[in-house]
Amino acid sequence: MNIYDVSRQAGVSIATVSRVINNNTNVSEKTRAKVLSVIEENGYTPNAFARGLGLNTMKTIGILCPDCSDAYIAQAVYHIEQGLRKNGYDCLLCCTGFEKKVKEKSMELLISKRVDSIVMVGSFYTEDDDAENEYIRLASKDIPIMLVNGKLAAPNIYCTLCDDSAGVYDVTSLFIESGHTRILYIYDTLSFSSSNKLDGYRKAIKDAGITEENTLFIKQSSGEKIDDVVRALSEYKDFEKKFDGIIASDDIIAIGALKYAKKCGISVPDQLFVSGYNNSEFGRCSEPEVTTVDNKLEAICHQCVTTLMGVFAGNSMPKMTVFSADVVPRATTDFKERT
Amino acid sequence: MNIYDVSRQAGVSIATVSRVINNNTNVSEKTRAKVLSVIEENGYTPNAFARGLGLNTMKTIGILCPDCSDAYIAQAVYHIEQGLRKNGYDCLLCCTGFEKKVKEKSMELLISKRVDSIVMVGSFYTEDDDAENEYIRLASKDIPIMLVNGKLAAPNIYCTLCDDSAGVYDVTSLFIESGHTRILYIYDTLSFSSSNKLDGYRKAIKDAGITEENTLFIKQSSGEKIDDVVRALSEYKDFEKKFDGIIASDDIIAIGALKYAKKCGISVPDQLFVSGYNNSEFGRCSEPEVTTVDNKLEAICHQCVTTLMGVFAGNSMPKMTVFSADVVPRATTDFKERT
DNA sequence: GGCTGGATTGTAAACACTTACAAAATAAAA
DNA sequence: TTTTATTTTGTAAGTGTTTACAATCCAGCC
Repeated sequence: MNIYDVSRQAGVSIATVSRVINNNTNVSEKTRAKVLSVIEENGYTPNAFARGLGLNTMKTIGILCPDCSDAYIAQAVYHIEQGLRKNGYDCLLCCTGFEKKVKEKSMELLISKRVDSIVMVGSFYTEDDDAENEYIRLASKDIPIMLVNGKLAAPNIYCTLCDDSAGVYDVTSLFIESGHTRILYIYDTLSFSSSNKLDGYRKAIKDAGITEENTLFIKQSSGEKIDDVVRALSEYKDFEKKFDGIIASDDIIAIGALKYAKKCGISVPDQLFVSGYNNSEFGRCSEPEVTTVDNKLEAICHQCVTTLMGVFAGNSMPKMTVFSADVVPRATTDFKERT
Repeated sequence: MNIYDVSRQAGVSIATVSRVINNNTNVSEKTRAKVLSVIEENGYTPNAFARGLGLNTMKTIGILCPDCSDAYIAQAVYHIEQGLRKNGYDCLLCCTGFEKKVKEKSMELLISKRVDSIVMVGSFYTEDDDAENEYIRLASKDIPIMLVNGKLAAPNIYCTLCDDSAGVYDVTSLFIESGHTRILYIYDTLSFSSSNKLDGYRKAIKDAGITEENTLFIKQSSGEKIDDVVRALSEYKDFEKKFDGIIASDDIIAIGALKYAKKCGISVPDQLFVSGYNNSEFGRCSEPEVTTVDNKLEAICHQCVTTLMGVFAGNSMPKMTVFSADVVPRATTDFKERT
């Protein structure tokens, strides 16, 4: 059943049917009713491909992310999907992992499917290496590219993010102000804006006049991140003498640190402060519950959608919108009140 | 740039260009190379809409789920997306919540976008009410419908699921065999196959000759599920006298129960056994770690994709594939060895 | 009734592909 | 060399919309 069948049955031309479908006003009430009833009776649905051909858009946005099973990314995807749907757009989801080739291929694929924009969730590109990002710039020639929690300056790229550097800086400073100065920063690849966070930690350490920085990179090996963290930490000799604080780049890593502390009989927060990042549900599962940083994910996603809709409407939109992160103190730390 | 431009530049007909694009074998190597180089030079991408029109497919599958930010659903979506992508299909993601109208609308929308199939993740339809499911049956007239963890018998509907009823039955039986007989079953709407699980609990209780069943339904109010559970439990007077076991329909609920026990000074597992469901990362965050049930999510998703590809290939495929659940004993229970 | 202008409707040309079928070129066989 | 078979290429007809432009209708006015 196509538009011709409908037009025949309704005794009108296909143009009229098209107008009815698209809620065009220039149709008499009588005709509209007649056409609508024929459509209803036959359960006719306009062919989206043909429509896409004619309009050169199918109102679809591509979402590119490394791994939508990651709790934090899943949240982001959800908020973006909901926001876009409210505006009449659908989402083509693409999980790419971290391999550059896959990322590039997926990007091409989305563009060949003629999405109206691509939202990249998570700054899963090498932020410093401009050559590495060439494929994103290339894509932005065709359509606007939205970066959720990513930063990249280019003509048709819009960034919405949280100042994670300041977030980590703040929580690190709170550690230091409370007298904890032997702080280990633990991070991995998947965590958002890894390098920004690391910078925040380093800056806080430096500003406090501490000379030694301690960082630990977790590479995923077992598929069980918590175990990976415990394993990595157990390679330190005299851990409790060496450190009195752990700052993790996400909540799960903090949980791993907590497990390790428990195993060693190190008391948290008495002997060791621990903090996570993301304000995720994971941080609420442990005992004590994990001090974390709220990075305004929902607000970011909301803003990202708003910006995109503005771009579509032809408005001039901000190239970069930055939210600030809030420390959420919980039981794995015992911060001194600031004076 | 379209296929005509390419054909002109390459000095061949559009049919030949089309053949090259589609890897059709009936093209001489010389011609193929020529066309390919023109395509490469100009960065030509075939228009997916026109292609869709001609082929009546765009190799896109709709994924319908209540909420992809839910950790468990996110995992399912991930595995399905990866599986489909391997087979050359893309995913249109639709989070509908639980409102029937939204579900129906989303279904229509996906069908109007001419997806080749719809994968429904989570049995988020009223399993018992056939009228309620009419819209799924209707959709299955157009395209095959895949149910991940859902059961619905109809001509073009394929189900892949885990026997969650048996899973809950097994864990409940283990509680009983270990001498815990005053068991509270806690569940909510979002948990998969709620009613099946409930049946499993009831059957185990009954089979053990216990007359009293205790169930607690958590309705989401605060957005913080853990708090909701703690709140709901705190309404019991003399909780520790009343119950010596809690079986939760997912791991997060079990975490909530654990929090409540801690608050009341009830020792787990000495005074109270607790178990969750899903074998999710949440269960590993708490101390003690939560006994759970592995419901083979990855295997289910993998099988679902395999079945769908079989259907597309025109093979005769099983209408229902059932996996069995495994109890994963951890520190919130101390099961007696079975003899 | 004839005329005018606005509302309504129809015609036909895009849009960019795929593919059946016809035609041409080439290779193999006689 | 001619004939036949096979490979390669081209033509043209679909695929189902949208929309600019043309045509028609009709109420209101003279």
